[in-house]
Amino acid sequence: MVPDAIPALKTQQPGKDPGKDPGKDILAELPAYDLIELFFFAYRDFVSDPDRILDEYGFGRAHHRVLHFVSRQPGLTIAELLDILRITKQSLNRVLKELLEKNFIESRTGTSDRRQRLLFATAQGHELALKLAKLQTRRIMRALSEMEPEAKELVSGYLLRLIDPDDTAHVKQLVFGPKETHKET
Amino acid sequence: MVPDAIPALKTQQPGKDPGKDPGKDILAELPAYDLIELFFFAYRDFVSDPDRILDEYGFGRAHHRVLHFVSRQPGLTIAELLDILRITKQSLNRVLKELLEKNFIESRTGTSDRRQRLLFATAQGHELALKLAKLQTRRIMRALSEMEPEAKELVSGYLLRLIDPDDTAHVKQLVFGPKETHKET
DNA sequence: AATTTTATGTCAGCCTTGTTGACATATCTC
DNA sequence: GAGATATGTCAACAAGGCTGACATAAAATT
Repeated sequence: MVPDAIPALKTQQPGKDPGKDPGKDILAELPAYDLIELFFFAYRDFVSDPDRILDEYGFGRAHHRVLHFVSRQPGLTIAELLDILRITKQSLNRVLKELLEKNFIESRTGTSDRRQRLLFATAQGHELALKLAKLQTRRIMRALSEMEPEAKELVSGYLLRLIDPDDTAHVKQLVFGPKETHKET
Repeated sequence: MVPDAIPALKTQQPGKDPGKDPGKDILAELPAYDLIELFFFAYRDFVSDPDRILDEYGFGRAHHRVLHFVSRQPGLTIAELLDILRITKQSLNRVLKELLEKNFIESRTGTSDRRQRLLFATAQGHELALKLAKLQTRRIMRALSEMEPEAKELVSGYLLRLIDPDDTAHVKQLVFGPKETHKET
């Protein structure tokens, strides 16, 4: 039913490429359709899990992201959160305000710098964050359980390398903790 | 600066869990924070690449997804596209209409079933789709190049297993082609 | 042949979550 | 004290989801 075409090739080298250099160069340029599409489908399903639960609380995905990182990093500041999420403070403020009002997050004035707001998840906030994390963990574990033990290290190494090089150090610190240097396989 | 807390544990077993069963059960329930967060960061950067180019054409990510799958699967029907993207026909129609008007996609009446619309990328459409796919491929290849040769197979196996089990067969067919059965590592 | 189902299109309105720009306040730094 | 910084807030807008209702052509069923 669905034609099994490879339009990329048809469009790319439809007569002859004036650049020449066949072989490995062409391979390097051949789109990795499989990984591109699998990434799309996997992410689609991965983020869909929490949606139903979030709905019950009147929250959306934006709330989830904020709650997750605050729960994981108690004392996170607004600036750090903005840097992680890469959204504007106005966007953040909208969802953050709701999380504060509904008592899932609380904000305390910074001690060393009283301009800062330090964000903490409340008991209720931690509970919801954990519930959602567990849901996603179940999916991850299902996938990993069918694979070699080294799979986890390999996958996390891959995902880390997919990130913008300027950001890997920052992400590494956020994900694995500030202390460890962490070496990859 | 950032506390290295593990709120999950604090919140989960803060006194004693009446459920009991310590040991491996707790391990199974421990959230895979690293993979959850790396997935978020990696996807964030992965989809950001095409954004600048899409901007030049007045398109967004929604257009990208539609164009990508139509380009990959010439003759795709509306129904199949809706099933892939998991959005409503109204949402699809909005972006599809623009892709048709700007001549990146064309629609032909189905031959066997004249109710259907078969979608095809135009030359211009293929060109843009390929440009975007190459951009994402570059990122993927950069990551893979630093890893073992088996990494690609392992990663695609992982992503495939992350997908809803009911969908894996369908996705496999879409991604790897209808003929092959494809066995994983 | 008449009826029902299916594939698609379209109008109208709403929600979430992103954006920009402007401006206010408290606090820190120099 | 002046300027920079961290945050908050108002207003308006855009993209891209959603629901519900209704229309049409073609296929399928009875």
